[in-house]
Amino acid sequence: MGLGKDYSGQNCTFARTLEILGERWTLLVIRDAFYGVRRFGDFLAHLDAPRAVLADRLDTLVTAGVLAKQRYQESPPRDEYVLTDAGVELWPVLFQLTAWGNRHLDSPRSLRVFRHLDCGGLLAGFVRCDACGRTVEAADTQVEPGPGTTFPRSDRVSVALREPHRLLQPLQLA
Amino acid sequence: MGLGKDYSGQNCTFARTLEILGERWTLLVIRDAFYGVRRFGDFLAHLDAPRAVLADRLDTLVTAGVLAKQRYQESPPRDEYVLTDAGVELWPVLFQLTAWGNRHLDSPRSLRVFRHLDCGGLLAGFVRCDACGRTVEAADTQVEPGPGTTFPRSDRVSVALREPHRLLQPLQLA
DNA sequence: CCGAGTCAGTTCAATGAATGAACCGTAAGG
DNA sequence: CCTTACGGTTCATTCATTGAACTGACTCGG
Repeated sequence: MGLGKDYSGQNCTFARTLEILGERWTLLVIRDAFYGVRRFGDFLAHLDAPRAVLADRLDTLVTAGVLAKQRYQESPPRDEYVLTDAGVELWPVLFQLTAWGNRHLDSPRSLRVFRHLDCGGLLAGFVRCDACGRTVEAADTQVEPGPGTTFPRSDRVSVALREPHRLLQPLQLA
Repeated sequence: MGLGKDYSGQNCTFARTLEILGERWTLLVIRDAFYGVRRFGDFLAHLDAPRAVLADRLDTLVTAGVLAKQRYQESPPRDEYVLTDAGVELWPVLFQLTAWGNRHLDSPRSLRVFRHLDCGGLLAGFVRCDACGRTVEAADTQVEPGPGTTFPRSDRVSVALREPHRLLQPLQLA
């Protein structure tokens, strides 16, 4: 995806996040990293991605601070790829994607289940309100520009989104 | 991405989810749908994606059951694209991606904040244990094959993952 | 010392997808 | 009749992905 060719004009955080995570194979690499895969050859064996693409994606993720290289032997020098703290914080993203797939794909032949180690219970994903503690659905959510946001785009949609807006409601376009 | 060329061999649910959602532009389209964008021309104006790609992605999402076409005028016939129930359930995925980007990208110039309409509080994402109710980190999570899973792959990583495994711990490879 | 094997890549020709500009069809408005 | 709006399709060019072959540093066994 965005190698050399970014989501230009989309300076928003979401688009820039996808420039890092949204390329082909990237999220599969990260999933494998959560599963404990660390070495080039093991990613390769499990993903069947072309070696060149895998090398490129690992590099991109290291540069982005999602993975870190750790030397595991000196001669010949060999590194393994481990999730950084920022990488580990991608866990909710991966979990939600998996959970959605488990619910909505027809005939999931091979699905993974996630369990709480302490108590053995199954996991569930949530968006919660920090203030009142309740679970919040998309329909009860408002988007608004964060502090210090600049507005470089001037198409009708971008202009409409300068005002706070309730999710899923049709935009009022000029 | 996976048009005609799937993540072959990866029959797992996660890979199949990414075949639907992981193509270039797709998650940006879905984000815009949450923001209330519904018409071809508005997606186009906001995303600056090539018309052909946008048309293809909208079609793919309709086929996958994430979006539905709704007729909004009869002559000439015009449809708008609205999230289905399955599409709305992608909200946690989108929220987590945005939240991660807000936290981890340097100098987010243009960020979006999400607020609970009922109480005005800011939102936070979680993975929670359904049994004990506590928030669960990746390190306290175990992956295991779901019921009825078949094991078509026989590389060392796939074999190791037939047993329950704690996330982030290195795999014991044969 | 030699040859085979391991690991982590790089290189390269062929294929397939993305891009952007131009075009098309239906219809409303003037 | 002419122009505009909308939602596409078509097509040549550019770019990314693919898979196979190759490299280079090293280890091990004989």
